[in-house]
Amino acid sequence: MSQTTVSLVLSGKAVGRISEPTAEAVRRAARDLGYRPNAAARALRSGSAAAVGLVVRDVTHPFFGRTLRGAQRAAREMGHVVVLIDDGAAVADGAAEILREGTVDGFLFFTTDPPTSLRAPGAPPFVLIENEQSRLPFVRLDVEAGTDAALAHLHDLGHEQIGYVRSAVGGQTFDRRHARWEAHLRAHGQEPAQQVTVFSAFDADSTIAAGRELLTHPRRPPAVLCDDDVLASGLLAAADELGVRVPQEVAVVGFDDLDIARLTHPPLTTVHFDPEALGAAAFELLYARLQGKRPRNRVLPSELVIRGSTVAAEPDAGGLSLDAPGHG
Amino acid sequence: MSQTTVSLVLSGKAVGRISEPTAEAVRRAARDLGYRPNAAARALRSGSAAAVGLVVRDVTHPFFGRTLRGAQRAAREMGHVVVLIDDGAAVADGAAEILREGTVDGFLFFTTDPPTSLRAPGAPPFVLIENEQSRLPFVRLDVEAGTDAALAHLHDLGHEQIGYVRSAVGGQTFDRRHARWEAHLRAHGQEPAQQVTVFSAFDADSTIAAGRELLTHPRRPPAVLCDDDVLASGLLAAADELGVRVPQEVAVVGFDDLDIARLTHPPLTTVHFDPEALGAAAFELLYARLQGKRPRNRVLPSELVIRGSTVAAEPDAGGLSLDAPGHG
DNA sequence: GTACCAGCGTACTACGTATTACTGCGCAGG
DNA sequence: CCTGCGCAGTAATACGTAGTACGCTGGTAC
Repeated sequence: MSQTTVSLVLSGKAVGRISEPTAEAVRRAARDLGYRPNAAARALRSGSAAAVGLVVRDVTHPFFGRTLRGAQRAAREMGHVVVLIDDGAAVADGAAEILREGTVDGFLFFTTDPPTSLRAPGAPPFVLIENEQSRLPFVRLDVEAGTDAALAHLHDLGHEQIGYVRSAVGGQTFDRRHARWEAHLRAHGQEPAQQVTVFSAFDADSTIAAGRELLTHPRRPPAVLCDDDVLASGLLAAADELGVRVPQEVAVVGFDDLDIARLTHPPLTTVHFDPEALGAAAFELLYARLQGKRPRNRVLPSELVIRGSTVAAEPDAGGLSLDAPGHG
Repeated sequence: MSQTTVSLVLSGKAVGRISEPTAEAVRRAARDLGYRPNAAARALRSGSAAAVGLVVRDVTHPFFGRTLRGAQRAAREMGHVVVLIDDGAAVADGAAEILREGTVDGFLFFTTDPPTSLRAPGAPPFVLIENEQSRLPFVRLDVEAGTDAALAHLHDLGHEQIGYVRSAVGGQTFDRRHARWEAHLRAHGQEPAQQVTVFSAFDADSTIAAGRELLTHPRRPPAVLCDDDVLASGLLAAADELGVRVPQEVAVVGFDDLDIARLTHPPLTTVHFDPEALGAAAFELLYARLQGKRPRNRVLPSELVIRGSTVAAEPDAGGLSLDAPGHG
């Protein structure tokens, strides 16, 4: 039983080359001995590491974490492994180096700025997450539809002025959301520049400070769009502290439908996305490209979930039965 | 300039073997050409993949995410890479296989049950996080001191009965915490079995349901210890829904000092830990073991942070200035 | 009876690195 | 003038796999 025979059998290329009894013997021996082909040797010989890098701005944020999980599970199914790279500054260099070393076969970029070096000809395969670029492969959420649904909901409630807690961190997600907000206001005869807008990072201090700033503004709006649920939570915490009643005095909408959206006071109306699916789709796209295919980009759907931060609970409802899927 | 010469120079083993002019020429050429040694070949030859696996129960939980980040940064400093494995069921098999394939050199286990197969003789190097086992290397938090500080705080406030929202997921962290809670009660003439205790998973539905259960209990306790901030948030959300005032009617303490602890209503008194340091320490321990050393296990400190969920804010304080480091 | 072919395996090589053993050379000591 | 030794560098090898090309055997066609 030569080494070649073993390789052929175990890689499933034995058809018509190796007789079934021999193949079976090989398989049994491999099982009994607990044999696993060596990853390094395989990578060296085949030129593929069976690994992809995921570059993410901040693993700490639940949305990123869930995306990571989705990507990791999809990768595992295809026998691939996910290498995490979480580091604001050094991302560009780090990623490029790791790739040149052949540690990974390609990248998933969930950051605002993928290294421009990767756009050079002969660049390695990669997929952008929530970052649509002309002629580059990407996977993204249908932020536009989700934002429109949220704005329509606020409009239905009679709110004309709509304030905005924006992410201080840049990103296409936020830009696209902002564009829909502007469009909505203009379509209803409002001037976007007239609306109260504040910026915030994602840590607790920043979100609360931004919330205070917005709520104490002389032209405090009756409704506020927040770039995500974390920012919305900060706004709610600030409202609580300042004694501003939600939703009676201010209606609040977040995005992402994180767990935290159910835990706030009141529970948060938000736009639901599926980060696990986003991560999985991103891996699948990259995997297809590694196979030399040209898969189509993907846009994943959204759904508005209405809770207590926009619609007051019945005074004596005594329950938390506000959850209802909206139109999405 | 032979291949050997290049290898010697770039790996820093050129002293006394290669003349300085030659070495310098090699270094410059490497830089100009952007040469990076191939990871697979290096791994194959040296037997080390310069990669470690991190097995984590749930990347979605912020504490895990931050630990992951800490480990990843420490690994990067030593030129290592972190492979993420997040998968409840398949962890044991998956991890063992990946290791036998040589994809990683060792593991960091942040789970309740590391595969028992790894305890066999000839087992690969690994480090347990928050899971102390006799004769196995580990890194953990000083949960005991943190819990004692929290309990002392509640005692100082005059609370004798102390309810408990426990994690439905097992884990040594929670067991050790529970033991201190029992000890504290007994030391003050209370019977642990008499206390109201509920269990909860970490998703929003579970935490809120558990909170409701505890708060509607006929012998509702005046103070509650929660196994972490996420569970405490659910309790606060339930209190809010049921109109139970915190801290006047129920005082609440959480653990971990996650961002969410600043965002709840009221802000959460909690025990602060440093998950990034935990992750970094875990990697450092593993790295030392990979070098053949026998590093000492590490126990990282805790600190009680007192906020509004145990001590009411001044009625007209008008600010959020309650934060204060406690003893711990 | 020879030529050919299919069926089944196996020797050999390359992948890029780290390491070991070796070579060539100049110089000092005897 | 020969021996020996230290310096500078190189040839050769092994790591474990995937793939290619080859070899052997037995049967069939002419």
